[in-house]
Amino acid sequence: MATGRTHRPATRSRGIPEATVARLPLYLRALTALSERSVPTVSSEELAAAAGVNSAKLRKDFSYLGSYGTRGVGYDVEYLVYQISRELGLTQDWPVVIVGIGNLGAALANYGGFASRGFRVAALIDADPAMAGKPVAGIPVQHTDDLEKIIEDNGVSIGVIATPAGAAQQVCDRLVAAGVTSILNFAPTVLSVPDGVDVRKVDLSIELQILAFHEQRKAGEPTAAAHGVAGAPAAPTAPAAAAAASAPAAPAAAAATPGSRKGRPEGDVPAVMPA
Amino acid sequence: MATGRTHRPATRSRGIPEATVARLPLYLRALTALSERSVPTVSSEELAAAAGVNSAKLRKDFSYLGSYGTRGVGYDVEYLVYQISRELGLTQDWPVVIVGIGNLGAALANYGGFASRGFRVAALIDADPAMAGKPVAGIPVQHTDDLEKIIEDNGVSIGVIATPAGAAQQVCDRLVAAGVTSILNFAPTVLSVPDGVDVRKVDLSIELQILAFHEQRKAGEPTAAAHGVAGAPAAPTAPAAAAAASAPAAPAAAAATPGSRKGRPEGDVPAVMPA
DNA sequence: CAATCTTTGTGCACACGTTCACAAAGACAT
DNA sequence: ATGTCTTTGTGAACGTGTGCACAAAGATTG
Repeated sequence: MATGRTHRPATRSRGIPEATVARLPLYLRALTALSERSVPTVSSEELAAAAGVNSAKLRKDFSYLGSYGTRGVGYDVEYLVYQISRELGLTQDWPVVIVGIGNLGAALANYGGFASRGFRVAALIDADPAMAGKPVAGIPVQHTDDLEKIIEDNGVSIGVIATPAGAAQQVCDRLVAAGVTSILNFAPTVLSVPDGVDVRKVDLSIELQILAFHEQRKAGEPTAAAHGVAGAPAAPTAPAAAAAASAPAAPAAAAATPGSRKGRPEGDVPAVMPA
Repeated sequence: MATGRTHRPATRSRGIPEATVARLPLYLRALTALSERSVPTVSSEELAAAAGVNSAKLRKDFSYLGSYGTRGVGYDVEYLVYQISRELGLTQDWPVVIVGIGNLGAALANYGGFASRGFRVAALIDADPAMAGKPVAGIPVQHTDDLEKIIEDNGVSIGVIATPAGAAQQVCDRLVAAGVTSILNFAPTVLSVPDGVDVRKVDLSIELQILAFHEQRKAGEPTAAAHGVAGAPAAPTAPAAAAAASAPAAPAAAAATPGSRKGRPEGDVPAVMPA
């Protein structure tokens, strides 16, 4: 089962650490801003502040690219912009297809930062025949039937999936079969891909849940209240006991809003049931 | 400079590792799917496959929550759904505001996975007076002027920023001042926040650039061609030399599309200039 | 040309995350 | 009840990422 390629074979040759690669775009953005203000050089300290990272980390990151700085001075902005762009492969043109032109897909198609910096929306694809031909962000939507042809004709190697979760795996399979080797997945599903295909996922729901975790922790710490078995149901130690009641837990009321910082009229919350 | 809280003070008490927290939503999703199919129990192996992770990792992750499994059998699905939900704070109701109702903001407001599982869109906020009152996803858009009042009245502690980059920091400051302590940022900027405020960022452009890096690497490895100083300009070792030409490098043509796997008519690519 | 000052590049130690591999727990059959 | 079989929970080894602290490089000044 080749699910998502977990283990990377330790980036070969002059491998740049994954964590560094993930930060390069951040540096590049900060550098581009400096470049536009015609700032000639920048120190690791300044650039690090602009990118929101530690300066030692930044210097180490750059050291993987080579020694592009000048001691006592800093880094040449323009030169560094070029080096990072080259390292990230942004001096090439990357045609991208977006599959699934719903609200999100349309938003992505319109997103400016998308088109800049080497990426070009080569095609918009949707399964709805009614969408076909309708222009979104100035680009006519094409039907899924032509997916393979579109990929090949445009030499697309990066695909963006913005379909509902149910369709994602199928779309993914077709993209991969047609030659796409990098996928940016916005659908809330785990995609299975063969070796050699990269998948990155963007999941709003997951991000929110992570925030909620920390938020709960923050709220629980000061008062040290919500620990232990907060009045909840479910047998203390025996998990199998849950089989008794088919509706196990969650209820106990999708209770009070946590951040009751400022006095808030109680009961005005529609209490949305989770799932 | 409190930029993004880099060092966490080592998650206190019975701290759950950050990496584990980030995976819990993934497990929860897989478990919910099983629950809907009325599957009573699941083994770490099966669940790991569904979530796209290593089974040992999953077991270790669960071990931080306590011992909820039964050896020789596996985990009780319903019970685990509840435990994870509780740990993530999803048994509470989290009102969320979305600021910036452009294409992306509207897409987020309409996003289904957003509303489910404890999160509730409490308000949509935009700076454009023309938007005020106009309903998006059934919720009337309110003006930025009322931001503080909206936050307080609804007890909002989680804010989503979907504004243009230029407005993001300002909006962030106001959200934080009004009491928001968790921010999900879609604007391509580094946000500065005081201690105690969590920021998570979702950046399409960065994700694409990371994919491009790997894509380039894939393309460069087989032929072992594009290494070294690929015909580029710029002085070999002296960075300062770049000061000579104000337009340093990038040119050399925003050249040929990389994935020329299948023979593709050359020159049909509009050659988008990066910056 | 020597002294001083700034800032890079990196060795080292430590923290965090991942994976292996296996003992122990429990289910289940006989 | 005893033995076998499955699957968890975790100790330990390893790999990756982070941050300190400092030597060495080069600019700059007198």
